[in-house]
Amino acid sequence: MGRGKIEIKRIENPTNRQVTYSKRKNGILKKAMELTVLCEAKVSLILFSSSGKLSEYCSPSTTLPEVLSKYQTSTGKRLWDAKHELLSKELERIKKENDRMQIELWHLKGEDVDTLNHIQLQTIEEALENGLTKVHAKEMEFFQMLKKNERMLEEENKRLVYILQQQMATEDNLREAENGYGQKGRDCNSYMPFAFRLQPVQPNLQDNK
Amino acid sequence: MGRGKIEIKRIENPTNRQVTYSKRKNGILKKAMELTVLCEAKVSLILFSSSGKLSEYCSPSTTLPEVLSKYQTSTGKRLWDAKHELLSKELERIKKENDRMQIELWHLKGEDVDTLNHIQLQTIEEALENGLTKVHAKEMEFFQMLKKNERMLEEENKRLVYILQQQMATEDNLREAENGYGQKGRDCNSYMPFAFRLQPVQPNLQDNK
DNA sequence: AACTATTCATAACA
DNA sequence: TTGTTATGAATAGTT
Repeated sequence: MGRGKIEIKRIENPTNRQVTYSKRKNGILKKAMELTVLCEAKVSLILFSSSGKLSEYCSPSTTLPEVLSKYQTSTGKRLWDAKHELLSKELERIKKENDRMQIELWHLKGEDVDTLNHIQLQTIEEALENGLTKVHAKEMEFFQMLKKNERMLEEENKRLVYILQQQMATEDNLREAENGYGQKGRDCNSYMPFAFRLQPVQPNLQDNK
Repeated sequence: MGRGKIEIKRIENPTNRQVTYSKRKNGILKKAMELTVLCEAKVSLILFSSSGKLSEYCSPSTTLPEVLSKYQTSTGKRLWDAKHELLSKELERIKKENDRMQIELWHLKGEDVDTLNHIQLQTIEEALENGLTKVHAKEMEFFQMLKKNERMLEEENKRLVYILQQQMATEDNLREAENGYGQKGRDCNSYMPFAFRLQPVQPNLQDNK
């Protein structure tokens, strides 16, 4: 179809080849479109020129992913499933792990225990008692820490009160020496609130809410 | 190109449409092949007839996955990554769920409790005690079932012993009547092992290992 | 599925 | 590239 018949083999002249590609590309794209319209076909056509330039046609009634999906189901061939399958397997594995843990959690919470036999029940009981022991130990630790903190605060208080008393005594002595008159025996309790305002230095107890 | 010009619009006559599809399908496949050979192009052509039948052509110098891969890099479009991404998201979600449960399990087992504050510890303690209560209740159920079973067996035993004694008495009486001589007062304990060999009918206790 | 009158696509050329 | 055109190919209607 042209000024002369041509053999279907690689066109050696690059310019000529490029021209022929351009023309025939338009031709095949048009044919694809016509087939789509005339026959209600779904067509996906992807072209790469020898220089790597992309051209494509896809029937407007569909999309490339849809065509590929149908292609896979029709042929049974795998297109992109290598990665996909890996992910699927991983998902499956983790779902099973999830179910296992969910059941274990239920059992530890005493739910859904009707399906268990007495040996399984005992295992769970042991786990619970073990957990309880450890939690109690931790709580005891907390308790002792609080006690220790309290003792430290009490001692700090005593020390502060002592320092205050010393300071007040010195002050009184000074005033007495200056003007021979002072408020001797002033109540040191007026200073106490300040002493109590000191915060316990234990951020862990408040912050980790 | 035919006996008359046709408008490029859907062919209403289904038979005609099918025939045209068949003819033009061959045409476009040939064109695809020629383009490949003449111009060193890479071509992927996928066709679905209106009845869903698949035809395809792919340049022998490449494969469909390769073409699709090049297509993706050329266009930046996602082909199968939509599904891929969905799977990834799902995987992510379930992994998080997994981690959450893993930590909860650890805590219930009294492991990794150092990071917890006293409020969290108390929550776990309550859960453990609650679980223990429920497990104990279930164990009590088991225990009572065993007791009940034991009682039933004992009663069955008594009944069997009674029946045995009755039978032996009858036998003795018969022999006495037959030959005026018999082993009166024979020890019925020689029959006991047989009575005890009866199995308790409680499959649940043994089977659910 | 084959035929064939036509239209269409395009190879060579500009 | 794009346009022109002579020619071979594709195919619509028909058998």
